[in-house]
Amino acid sequence: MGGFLNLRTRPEALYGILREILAEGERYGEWTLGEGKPLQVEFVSSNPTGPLTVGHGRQAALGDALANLFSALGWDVTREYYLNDEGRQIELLARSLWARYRQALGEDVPVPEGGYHGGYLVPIGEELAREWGDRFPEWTPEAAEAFRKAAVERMMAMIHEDLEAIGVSFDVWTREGDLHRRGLVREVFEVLKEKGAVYEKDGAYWMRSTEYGLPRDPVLIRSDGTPTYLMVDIAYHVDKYRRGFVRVVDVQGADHVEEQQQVKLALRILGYPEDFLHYCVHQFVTLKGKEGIERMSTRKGKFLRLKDLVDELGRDVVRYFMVRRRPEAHLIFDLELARKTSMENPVYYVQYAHTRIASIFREAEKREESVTRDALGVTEADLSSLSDPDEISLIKELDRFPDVVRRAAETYGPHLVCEYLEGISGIFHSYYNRVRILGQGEATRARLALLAALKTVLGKGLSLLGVSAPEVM
RNA sequence: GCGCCCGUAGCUCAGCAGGAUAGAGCGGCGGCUUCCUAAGCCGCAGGUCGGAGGUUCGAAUCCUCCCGGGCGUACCA
Repeated sequence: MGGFLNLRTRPEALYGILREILAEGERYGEWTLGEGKPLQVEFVSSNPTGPLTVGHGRQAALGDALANLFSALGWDVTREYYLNDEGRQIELLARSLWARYRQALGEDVPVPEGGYHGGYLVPIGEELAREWGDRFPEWTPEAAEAFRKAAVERMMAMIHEDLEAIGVSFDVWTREGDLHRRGLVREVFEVLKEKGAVYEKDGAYWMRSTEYGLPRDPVLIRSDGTPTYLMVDIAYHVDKYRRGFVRVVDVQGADHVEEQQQVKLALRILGYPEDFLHYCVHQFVTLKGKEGIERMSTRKGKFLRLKDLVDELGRDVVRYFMVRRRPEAHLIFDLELARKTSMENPVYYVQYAHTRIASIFREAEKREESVTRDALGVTEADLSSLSDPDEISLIKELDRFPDVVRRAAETYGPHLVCEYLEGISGIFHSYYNRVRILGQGEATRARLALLAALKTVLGKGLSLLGVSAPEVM
């Protein structure tokens, strides 16, 4: 509604905006909306069954950017990784590693059906063969325990390498085993049962989800008495609530949608606030390379390791590419393009804008022009010479920045920041080619003031995405 | 079958808290360098916004249905 207004923004108002931005400096774009309340972003949470893949890279980049954005909104953000180091998949991993170990000892033991076929277990198997010799000739409970421990340890080391490569770190690591030990899983199950949300069938306990409109009833406790992943996940979220988080954002892949609906329903039945748990669901990453488009699978060993991609393309490129698309849209990562024409990457386009401005300031100092980077000198400049259409657009765009930050956080869409940064970079590059900054007397002072603000916003925007803002390229 | 997501230029995608001639990058073609970094700029070509209805003064944007694609639909995690 409300027809459109064609208000001409008065120049004085624009100059006021610019002065405000310069005064706020690095803090420009930040809010106090979160009031310092605790918010958790849980992401990656990959099981320790292999190194992180390019797919996890999207989650790492996305989750970290969201965490940065919510910090900027004024929340007290905790980055958390949920570690599932128990259960059948880990059992399979241990068994697969044992097979590699036997193979290293010259025995023809195949990796089990549905096991982990990736080559990354081979060198570890060889290492264990050297270390342990023929100590585990058979798959016994002792062997299972030893190989489970060794496998998880090595996988975690690899995952840490991958995270370090992309530059993401976590504040809290929660292990599934901890939840069991504290009796939380059992306790939460009992409450669900008391609420009448559970029934028994075929020796297992099921949740009455269809009564609440969901497509099917899931098992919470198996007939052998062990809780399912879903049951543990529900308990985990109760735990998050008890730890005091006001809001939790889980970054997860599209294959978890049903799980998410079930967890949300369980929390609703348990009486937790509706707006406590949020999911940022993202679609998968497809690698488009010379071999065509490949579907990744850790189990089948068909994947590109995140660290390898980062080593090849650089952290900034990978991070930027991973958050540039809307999370809910499928991401096609064009390897060939990223490799051979990396100079034309949008991330360089934005970084180059930042670098160019840095360069202008270096040149200004060298020439000892009337203006230095001294903040006071800049803000006291007479801005009335800023009347070029690009100068006006830039100020108007800079004015939008805090809203972009807010919207990007609240809609879980860091790509909005990319779009914004590419937009202001474009205006700047065009402006730079047409208008001289230095050697223009009073106009130079005003233009440098504008560029100082632009540089701050470019730097801030990039840092929210976890991308560096270089002074020199 | 059911649930969620996607379908906009040759390719990859923005835009979708309804509003004026639908944008960017890549790819194609043609230009720009006495001077602040050419990792840049300017111009040209290229689109029935998957299709059909509906709501509205106004729809790429909201609603319904259909078509096409992805994911899920486990006593795996």
